[in-house]
Amino acid sequence: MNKKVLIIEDNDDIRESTAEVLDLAGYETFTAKHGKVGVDLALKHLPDIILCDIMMPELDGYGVLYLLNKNPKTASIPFIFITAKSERADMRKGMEMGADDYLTKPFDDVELFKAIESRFRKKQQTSGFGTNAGNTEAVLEELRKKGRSKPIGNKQIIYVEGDEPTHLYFIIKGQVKTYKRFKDGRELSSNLYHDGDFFGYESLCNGELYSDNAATLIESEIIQIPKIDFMEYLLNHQAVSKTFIGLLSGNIRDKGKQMLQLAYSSVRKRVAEALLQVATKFSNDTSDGCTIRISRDDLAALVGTASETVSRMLADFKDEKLIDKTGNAINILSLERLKNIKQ
Amino acid sequence: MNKKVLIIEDNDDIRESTAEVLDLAGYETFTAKHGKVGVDLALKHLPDIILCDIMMPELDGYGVLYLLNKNPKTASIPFIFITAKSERADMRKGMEMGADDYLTKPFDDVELFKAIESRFRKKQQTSGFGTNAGNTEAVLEELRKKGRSKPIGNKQIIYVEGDEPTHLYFIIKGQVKTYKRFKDGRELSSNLYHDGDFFGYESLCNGELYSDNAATLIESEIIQIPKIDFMEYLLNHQAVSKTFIGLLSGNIRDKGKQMLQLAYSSVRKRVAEALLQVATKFSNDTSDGCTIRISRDDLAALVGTASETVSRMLADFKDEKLIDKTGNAINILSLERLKNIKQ
DNA sequence: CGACGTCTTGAAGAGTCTCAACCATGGTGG
DNA sequence: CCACCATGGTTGAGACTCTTCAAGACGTCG
Repeated sequence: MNKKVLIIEDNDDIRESTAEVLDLAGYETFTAKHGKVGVDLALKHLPDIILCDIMMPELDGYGVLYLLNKNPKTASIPFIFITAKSERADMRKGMEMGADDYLTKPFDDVELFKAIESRFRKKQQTSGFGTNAGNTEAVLEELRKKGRSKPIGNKQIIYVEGDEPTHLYFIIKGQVKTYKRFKDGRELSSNLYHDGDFFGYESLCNGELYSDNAATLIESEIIQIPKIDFMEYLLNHQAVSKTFIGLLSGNIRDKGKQMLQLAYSSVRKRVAEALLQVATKFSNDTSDGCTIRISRDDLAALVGTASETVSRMLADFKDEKLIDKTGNAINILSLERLKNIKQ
Repeated sequence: MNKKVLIIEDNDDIRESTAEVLDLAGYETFTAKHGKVGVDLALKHLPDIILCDIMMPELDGYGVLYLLNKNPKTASIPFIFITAKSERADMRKGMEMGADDYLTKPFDDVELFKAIESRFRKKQQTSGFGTNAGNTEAVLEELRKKGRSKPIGNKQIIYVEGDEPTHLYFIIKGQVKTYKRFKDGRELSSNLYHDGDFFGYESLCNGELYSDNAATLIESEIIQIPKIDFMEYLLNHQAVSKTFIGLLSGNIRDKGKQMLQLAYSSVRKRVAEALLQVATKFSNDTSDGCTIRISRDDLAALVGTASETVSRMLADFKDEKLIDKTGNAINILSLERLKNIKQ
């Protein structure tokens, strides 16, 4: 898609020849004879850059810049003055009003191209589009630096339903579950988080009170990032909004899958699924078999059932040689076969 | 919090006096004697603005700008050249390299302040923070204009699981459900949408194939917005990312609530809840009672149960004078009492 | 060693699903 | 105009899963 350039200039010769040169260079040009038309065209076409003379009838360049800056739709369009006014004071006034460049006439074509392209580069890099390949991690790291690291003991509650969210959390090392509590006290875990995960962003994102609880499952080290810093980064850094939009939508996807299982899968299948989930998130060894340590209550909360039922299922699985039990540790003998449990 | 200004200038007098003036004005200043130190300080302190001389030993101003632009952390910091080089060619070179302003020495303090403040204003407005009060609706409207409106018949499928997402959808008028299909064919509705709702954004947001299906419940009019336009708006417009982050997190919240109910509430309670949901989303009359038309299958999908069970529950509700039935229309007699169903 | 918390096992019962038959409605074609 | 069928909705009975309550086993820690 060609970049759109709006040229606002009262001198017919300069306007037409500039437009012609830019057309040749592959830009799509719009031209305006004076400020009023220029502002209209800017609003209508939302060009990618605006070149504007200062001395014009009807509405001068300063006025154009002022009006465009006032409107949020046009405020971020790069704005270059092209003018015969080469006095220092004029240039300062233009820049102080928020122009991005100030090109004095007469200028040659190369100067013009370079000025335009330089502003495009600039815009692209501040909006972050395109150049954020390895950038994301750097920005997230920066965000994490805004917070303070804190060791948190086993089974400590980090936040509870109804609290006002004040922080975003990032797990350096450890395990955290988020869960909801049913009227009668039964719990349902919606998510497990571990090293390298952010959590607690959902309530921050929609500005309401927490709708779930979070607690550690083992001793952990967690960074608390103040809400204000998170919000600033979320809205002003592409990399951050992209990351969290990804996290949010991934979260929805997981919940959708879990809901379908809750509705129609047998407890047997759901227990198997929960074991797999815990194994992939919390296990250290990665061969086909692996060992996990989790209380029956936590497992039951994950499955959405009574802990007795979990016990029975684990006993069944043990009989079928899918798992082994030593103490409260569960040793999965074959992830593969566990995955293939039907019903 | 005071704004941080980094001054890179080899002339001791100018550097110190500039720093002094800015200190007085309430800025926090850092000074560097030449380019190398300047780049280090910039990376270390991430100042809010950088003032930089051009002619310096060790590393000149152009070099500083080049290095800072290469690093994503510093690329978006406003950069002003302050220099004795007043030649047109020098100024052009500076601006073409991506400087934000070019102040020639000698300059007076007012010029300096104005230059700095102008760049702060500029930064603030491009990052869009603050000025987006009534803006959101306008930007969303603009986004909707990118798509084409289409009438869609009753019970038409809009997308299915596994499809490649190509559009964002917006309902002008109508009713749409999204649902997942269990292995054996049973369905579970995750969401109901109606006039004024966007849907289908979740899969676009995380760039994977659809994980659910969408179908109309009545004849509807729906705008299809191409993915490419949505992505552009999502990443480049504050208002749009804010809106969809809100939608995504609201969605998570709803699903969390629904999951808890699926896990621990009785079918009776869930049917009541589903009726309420349908009533609030699709009903036209708004008194305490209202009428809804929905098939038993759709209701069953919403509850996550068999349609026979729904029938039985509705019969119970009718006996208890909570609802009335005429054909397949359900007439809710008291939303209030339906809400208060326990267990 | 006993006390406590956690886990396991047992038996009874409630709740929900499945299968099947039946009813109401509305549209279709002879 | 009416018999016919298709569809969606309702009702019944039995089966099955899972929960609940209760008691016992295990392991850990003072």
